[in-house]
Amino acid sequence: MGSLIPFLDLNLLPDPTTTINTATICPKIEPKLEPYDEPPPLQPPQQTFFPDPNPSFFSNSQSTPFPDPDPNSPSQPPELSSEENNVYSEFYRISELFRSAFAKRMQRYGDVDVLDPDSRAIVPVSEENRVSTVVVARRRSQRSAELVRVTDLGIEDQRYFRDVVRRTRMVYDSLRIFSMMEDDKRRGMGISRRTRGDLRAASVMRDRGLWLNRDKRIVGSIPGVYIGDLFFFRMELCVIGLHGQAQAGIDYLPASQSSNGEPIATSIIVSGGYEDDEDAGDVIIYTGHGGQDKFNRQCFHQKLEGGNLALERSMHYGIELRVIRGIKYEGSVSGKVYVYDGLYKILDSWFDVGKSGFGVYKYKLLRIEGQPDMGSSILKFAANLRARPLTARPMGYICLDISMKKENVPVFLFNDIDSDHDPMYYDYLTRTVFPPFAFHQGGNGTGCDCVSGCTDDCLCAMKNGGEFAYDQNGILLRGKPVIFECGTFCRCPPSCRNRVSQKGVRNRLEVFRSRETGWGVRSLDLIQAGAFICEYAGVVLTRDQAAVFTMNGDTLVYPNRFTDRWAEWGDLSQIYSDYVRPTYPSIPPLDFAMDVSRMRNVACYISHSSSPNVLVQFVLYDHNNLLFPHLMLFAMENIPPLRELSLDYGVADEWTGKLPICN
DNA sequence: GCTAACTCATAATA
DNA sequence: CTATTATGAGTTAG
Repeated sequence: MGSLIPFLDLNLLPDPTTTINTATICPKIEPKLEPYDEPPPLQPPQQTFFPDPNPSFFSNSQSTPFPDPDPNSPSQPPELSSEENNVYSEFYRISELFRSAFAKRMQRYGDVDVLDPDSRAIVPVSEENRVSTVVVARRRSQRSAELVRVTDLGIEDQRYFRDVVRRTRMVYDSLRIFSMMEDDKRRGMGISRRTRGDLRAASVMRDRGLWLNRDKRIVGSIPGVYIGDLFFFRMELCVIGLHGQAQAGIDYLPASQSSNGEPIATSIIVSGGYEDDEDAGDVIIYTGHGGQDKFNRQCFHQKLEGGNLALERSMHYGIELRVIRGIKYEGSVSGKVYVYDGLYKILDSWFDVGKSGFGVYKYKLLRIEGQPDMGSSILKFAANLRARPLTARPMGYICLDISMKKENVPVFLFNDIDSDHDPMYYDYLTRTVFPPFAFHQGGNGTGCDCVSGCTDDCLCAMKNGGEFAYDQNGILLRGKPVIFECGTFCRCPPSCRNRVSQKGVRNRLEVFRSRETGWGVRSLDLIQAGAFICEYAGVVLTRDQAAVFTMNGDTLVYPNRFTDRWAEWGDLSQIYSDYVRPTYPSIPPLDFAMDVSRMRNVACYISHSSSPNVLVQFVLYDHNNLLFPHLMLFAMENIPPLRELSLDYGVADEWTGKLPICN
């Protein structure tokens, strides 16, 4: 069971500038009995911002706008330009600001009866607490001022939160895509501009209280969000609670809501919008916000307020910060991808003159050690790997295409653990082999006549219940019991949007040796949520044939054992109370097995997980026999390059190898 | 490359 | 003290 550590009071946090003992942290004060004349035990930080020239705060570079006083003529203040004068007066203003914040803190101090040192202890999360952390019932509720840190999540908790996050993101994506498709439909009827699906989806979800992590402000990592997770829209970060600011790069608990009157930063986005940022991965020189005009030019001095002050305070207290990077990415819907890169600490901050000659606040951030590799560096590494696999990883590649050019893209085989080459010794099968009689049953020959491309009311749309299963980009909109793609019996061109899975693998996949799972599969490309990955291919056996094979100890896969994860995809029951999961086109229980003992494809090496990132969707295209659908695999979330793919094979939690395969 | 249209959270004001 | 308004922080899609 995980824990929420309340940041009950920032006053309880170690102050790096004072000696810490319980007495100073938690003085017992009875304000009504004793006049409050003694100086409060907490001192203002030695490291004040200004105007004291503190070397750690003011850059020691020569570019500081504050020329050192000339030692030879100490009585002569240096000549200041009007610009420098402005900076000075700004500093005095901020100085006042901090002084008043500090005074407020001292005032509050008098109100505190007894600060219980035990209140810093780990508080177990009750079921009630856990739900309230994630699911916010109140509509349009404001963000909470309660600062907490979530620690010690057990496996069960992690899985729970992961599922909540994935479900939320799935709803977000569904709403976004449906919203855009609605606009496209209306576009023919005079509406020219599309409303922004990313904003619409967020707004609908906010109205229904589906935004996560609003009733607590989480410092540190967000439950259910892993390092390396990818997002295509800024609003999605808000919906998850990873970063609560629609536009600003610094998210923070404002001073007005903080327990000690000082603001605390919780997350930042490094998206390259500031010319003075220097991003070296583990170390970032981050520029505060402000000072820019509409065209992103620095044109006046930044102020030490809002997020900038919060970063400084976070540094002072040594509080960690979530870092999200916004990276240009071809092939993303928005041309950009946001990567969660983990937690950083702020080591230093100073005022500097930026490239355009205006004052900027700078913060030196260092990534906390012991975290998984950064998502952004994995993205870079994967790009190298795609371009020159043997240069990027000289050791470990056994085969550069186990499909022997049968797939559209090569399927790599990688093993840097032992000498096992097993996957090379199977014939590669790109598609499932059905028995000939499967093609002669089940209403063959029904296809559409859409020579110039399928329309929303064509026969094949009707076969799917009046709608196509994919959007224009080939993204699965909603899981169904079975999908009829256009196929052999249709007159539509190969470019028809209802032909997605039959076109085969588009991502460069890699079978790799893993200590945990034996063999596993990962992609060198980012796989967008809802995208087709590959077929689960094998040689189909009827029940009788399978019985014989089982006796021979051969390896069989039973398609009916896969969990109905398709039903989760596009499930909008949280939005519409009358939502029902699709039951059409219906499909009878599957009564066949697949032999993968001699011929198989890459899917066979995908590992099991009860919290998977890949789902099975049944699809028909080369025959209409409902008894023998193809098993097509689609991404259930944005899968970062090099992250292992996993399927819910539908057997109990414990790890027993490739689960649906029985010997 | 440019521009319209939009967002949230917080501070300030009524 | 609460409700409203103002401000400022960038992204997305055409």
